[in-house]
Amino acid sequence: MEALTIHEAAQTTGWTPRMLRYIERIGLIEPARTESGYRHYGAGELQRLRTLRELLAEHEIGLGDVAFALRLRRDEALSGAVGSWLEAEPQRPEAVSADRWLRWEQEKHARIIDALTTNETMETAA
Amino acid sequence: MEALTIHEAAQTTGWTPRMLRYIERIGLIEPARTESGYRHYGAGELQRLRTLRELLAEHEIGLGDVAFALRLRRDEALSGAVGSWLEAEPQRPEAVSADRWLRWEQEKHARIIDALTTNETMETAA
DNA sequence: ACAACCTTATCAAAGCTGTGTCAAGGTTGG
DNA sequence: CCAACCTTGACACAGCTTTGATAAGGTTGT
Repeated sequence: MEALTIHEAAQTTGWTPRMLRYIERIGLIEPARTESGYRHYGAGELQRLRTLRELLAEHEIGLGDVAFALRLRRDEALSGAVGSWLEAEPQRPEAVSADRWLRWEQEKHARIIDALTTNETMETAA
Repeated sequence: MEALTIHEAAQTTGWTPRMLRYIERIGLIEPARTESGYRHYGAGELQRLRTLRELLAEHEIGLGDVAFALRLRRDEALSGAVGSWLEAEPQRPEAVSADRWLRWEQEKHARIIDALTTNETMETAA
């Protein structure tokens, strides 16, 4: 037999049945179901449950963190938004002084107006 | 003078001074300091503080999530580990497990296995 | 020199996470 | 048909996160 019940799966992976349901609830591992609704954990899921424990232990992260990483991977808009926010991070605070940034902003403003008034054939791709 | 104190920065960004210190503590925005230790928020930091609020509001995420995303981005080993764990995810539960549990069921009843073995040429179209 | 800021550190309350346990009810195999 | 599983749902509790308030003390500008 290839698929284990939740108690058996718990036993062989070191989790509790309660936690297997929780892990499923947050979207990390969703086992197949029998017709009557029983969870069935296959070899792949058992492996992933074991590696999940290692992952958490070795990197001091929580289930919620992994769930968020999964969400990042699935939600393109989210990962884009977070990514581009983080992108603006490489802080060299000394390098760009505040008033220099202000000046650059004003220049940009001027350039935009210029571009708009002289050349209106632009493909605004969002 | 272009850089704002913590109270001024809080005022113009909609955070509280307390939260600006917290945001710094979790590594998201670390403003420059004066010689005597006062935080100084420049235009760039103010901008990032405002976009941070939008980011949280629009995607229903928390500061801790963004902090984790930052950690992912900085810790190559971590992002590798999480990534490869998630990589093994794309299960199409329907495809495999349905007939698998059926087979398991029938094994238990010691019944017509022939029907399955002769009829196992199923298209796993995904 | 004083008011009005800033700093760090600490206590506290509200809320979320991770986990156990129990209850009411469906499935299953002998 | 009964014991031993399974299901979902709820209550509960420790511990962590998020946020505020407050204290003790340094800096600053007028």
